[in-house]
Amino acid sequence: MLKAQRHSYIMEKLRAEQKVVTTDLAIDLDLSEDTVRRDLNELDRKKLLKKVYGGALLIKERPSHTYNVYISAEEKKEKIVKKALSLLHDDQVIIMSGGTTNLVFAKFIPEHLRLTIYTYSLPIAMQLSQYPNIELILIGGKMQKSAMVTIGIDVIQVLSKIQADICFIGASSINVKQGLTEVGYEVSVVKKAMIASSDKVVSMFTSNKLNTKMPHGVCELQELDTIVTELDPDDDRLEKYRKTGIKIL
Amino acid sequence: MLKAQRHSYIMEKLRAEQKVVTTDLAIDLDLSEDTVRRDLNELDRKKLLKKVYGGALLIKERPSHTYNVYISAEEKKEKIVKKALSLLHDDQVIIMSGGTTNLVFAKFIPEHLRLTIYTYSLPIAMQLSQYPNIELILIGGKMQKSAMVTIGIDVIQVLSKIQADICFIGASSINVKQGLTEVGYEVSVVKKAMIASSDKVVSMFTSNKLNTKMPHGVCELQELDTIVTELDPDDDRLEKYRKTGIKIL
DNA sequence: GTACAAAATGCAAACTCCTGCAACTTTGAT
DNA sequence: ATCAAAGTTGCAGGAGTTTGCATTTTGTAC
Repeated sequence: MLKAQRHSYIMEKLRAEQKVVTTDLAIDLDLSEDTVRRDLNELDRKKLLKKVYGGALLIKERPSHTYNVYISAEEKKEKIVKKALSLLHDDQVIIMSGGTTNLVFAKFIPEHLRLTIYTYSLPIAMQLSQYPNIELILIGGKMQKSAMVTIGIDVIQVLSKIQADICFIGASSINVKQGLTEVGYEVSVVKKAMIASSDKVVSMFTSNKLNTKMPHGVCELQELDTIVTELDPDDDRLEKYRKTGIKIL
Repeated sequence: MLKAQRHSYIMEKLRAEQKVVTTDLAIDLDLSEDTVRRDLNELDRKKLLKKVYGGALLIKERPSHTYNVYISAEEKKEKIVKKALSLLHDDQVIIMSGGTTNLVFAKFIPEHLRLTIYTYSLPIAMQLSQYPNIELILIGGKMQKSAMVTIGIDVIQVLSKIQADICFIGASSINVKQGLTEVGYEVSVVKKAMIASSDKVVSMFTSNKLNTKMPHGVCELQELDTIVTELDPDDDRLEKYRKTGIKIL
């Protein structure tokens, strides 16, 4: 049995029983007590448990500050973003809108890529902060608290001064006639500015957004270079979109 | 056998058995252990499995969408911020710097207060997004990833245009002679701008920051209106500071 | 304190891993 | 067809890791 497996076994037993005893573990795992002790010390050093005389105890969750973002239909979104990764390469300047699809995208960006990314979404900025090779610029402004994005004139102003290679834009709704449309007026304005500042426009969304409509227009379908959904590019549901000549991943 | 085939074989076996052992794979595939190791390292780099000593494990945890901020000495900081809450009242315009003390402060702001808050710290903005009565403006700029704050000229520019009633400023170091000092030059500049834009300046910090010094000056002690620590205001350790006439909570 | 279990330390044997290298294969260009 | 460049593989040797045992130290209970 691999050491890493033993560690999982120990942690699992610990979570189930709140404590583990060195001698019991030695029997369970058919190992010398010395090795078990070494394992426990190692886990203790990683602060995954608390070593005590005779065994180890479960560590109480740190009262640290955590932020959760709920992502619906995550598997579909993973499928989408994996396709979109092919659009990335070193030294691009990128603008990313908010939305959970873009958040999942941020998580899947390969660590080695050297990118400059502008975003006005807090969760995406949090995520991208973990990448050492990404130059990250957060666009400030008045917070729209529900969506965790900044909006308003400040955002537009910053966006108008950027010249990006590519922008990744979430979609509330899309259809062949009206193109991209948004629920909120202010978000629609910001997205227009994104598009104006980017050489290439990519929109990623799940197929349930297809053929729906919202009050505020963002752009015609023709203004998008590429759309990415979880569907196969040859799927019947995309036929109308294929006819417009737009690239589909 | 082609490398790609081996990789599928490894992944298949891994999915079936949760783990693979280097030596077994070498026999299975009739290859040297070195090559198997190279394969495993390659798959590890692609994040398809987790290489461990002796073999490799299945990756199961999907990337999480929770963001943690570890707060040290949280009880002390709670004590500090509870004292500082008395400085708040409806309709104030506030600037908050980054730092975990300010983050704890954000957590303890009473929900009913009607405030306008400017901040350039992501975790604080995340926290404050949960308050319906707070008008929140996030100041954008280049991200300093380690501290989760924005810095640079953009931040200074926005700050210079604000006229705030009060600012809450974290402290890396403070002493009677040099006043507030900072590790990073850029953060020190931002804090200067905060102070210039605020009628009243409050600094909150734990007592271990007292009588320490960092390379970059922020302001003289006299420019602060109030300091807040977890100590009793009459504590001996604050005597030198009391003599300067600064208000101590 | 004493007795005894548990833990830490030092050590050797076995095992695993990495690096550089040479032999070999594949790819693509001429 | 020929050749160079790039990629792949196995091997040798050295470095690093893991494990159980013997020995010493520490902790707990009485």
